[in-house]
Amino acid sequence: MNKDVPDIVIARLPIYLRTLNLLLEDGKEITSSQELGSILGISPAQIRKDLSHFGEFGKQGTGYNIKYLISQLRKILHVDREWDMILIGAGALGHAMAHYPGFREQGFNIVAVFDNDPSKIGQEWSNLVVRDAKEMEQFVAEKGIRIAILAVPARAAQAVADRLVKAGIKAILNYAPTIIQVPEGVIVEHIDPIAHLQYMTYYLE
Amino acid sequence: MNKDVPDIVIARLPIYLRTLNLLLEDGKEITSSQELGSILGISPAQIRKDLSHFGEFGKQGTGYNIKYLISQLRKILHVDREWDMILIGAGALGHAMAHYPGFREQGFNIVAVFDNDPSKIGQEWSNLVVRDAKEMEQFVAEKGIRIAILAVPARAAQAVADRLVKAGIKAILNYAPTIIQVPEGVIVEHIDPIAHLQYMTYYLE
DNA sequence: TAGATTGTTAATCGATTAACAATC
DNA sequence: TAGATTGTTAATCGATTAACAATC
Repeated sequence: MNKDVPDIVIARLPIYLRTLNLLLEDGKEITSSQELGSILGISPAQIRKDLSHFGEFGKQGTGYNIKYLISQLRKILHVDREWDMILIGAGALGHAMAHYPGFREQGFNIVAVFDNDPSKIGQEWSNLVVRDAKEMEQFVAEKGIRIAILAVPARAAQAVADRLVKAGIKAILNYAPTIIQVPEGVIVEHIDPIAHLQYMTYYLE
Repeated sequence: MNKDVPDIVIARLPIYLRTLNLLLEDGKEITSSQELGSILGISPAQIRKDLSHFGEFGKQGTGYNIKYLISQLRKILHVDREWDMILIGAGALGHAMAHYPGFREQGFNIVAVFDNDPSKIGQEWSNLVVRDAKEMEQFVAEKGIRIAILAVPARAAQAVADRLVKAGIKAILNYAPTIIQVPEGVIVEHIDPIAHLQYMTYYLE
């Protein structure tokens, strides 16, 4: 497959996709690398180069048909389908995520929530019930879930991640404020607001 | 100042800092670029190179004193002090962040929450009261706040950002699922879980 | 046709890594 | 001293950009 496309290019595709969706909502039908670039603060050449890794999506003299490019990017990113995810951790953050409509709107469905706190297990969250974390492995295996969102305390994160990987999870969106180690073939993306804040304070003052 | 240090180097410093804090909690006193690198999946040479932009923090033959390096990184990133922040948006996500102890633990204090929904204004959230968004500008100006967390719906984000910038905000942590434009001298960092998920699904299957 | 914009090549720029003298 | 690891230089690697033929 396209295993030779740099990670950094892949990381920009979702940004392009989001911007294209924005333009579409504004009623536009056609855009250009120039327009996309100026919205994103990226050079037009880079956008064309990035897209050229996957094919030819534009028309000389015209630009890109927004709907068509969206559909192609969705295919490339494998989001031309729905993905089921589980959420581990029924704290305040887990609660916010379970109720955030944005995941579902983008085809990412949280289909189960797990926690090990007896006072949380059994709680009903809109269309979900908080389940006992003991049932996690069986659920993942039975339903063939490959994506997990980790919203547990830092000290629990590695142990939970180990269990998830063993059960068959291949992608972890980690909200726990700690680094987790996973074997080859499993991807972790870390949501780290503190790191972003510290990056910004470097430039303040 | 160190305006010649690449952004990408600055972005790694918070990761180093987090890892060093982890090692310190484990009771370690000394580490090496080798050890840090293997934890983070980064080459030891890169870690030494990154640090060398700011000075000499290690000892040949020994490595780095963890406490000392932490204190130096905190100075470099300007987190050897506390920062007051405001939070805009009192929805589920805002609620979760206002109650997340991690910000305060790292010296980032949410000192006020704003919303424009009358049913939310006046709500008491632990030690905070949800305020009317109309008071936002005055609060920022009076208290000299420079950092804002944006947790409002996508359609409101740009307008709120414009108001924040006008009032004096210099750094925005944007949780709204949209791109916001700010003038030179203002920094935006975007928390974008959907982008992370789409990045990961590229590699799935 | 004239104007615009793509896709791509080659040049440039910048970041990462290898290697090693210095030295603890 | 012998072993280890830093800080730094130079080489390598890879990503970005400029430029332009192709063509809509």
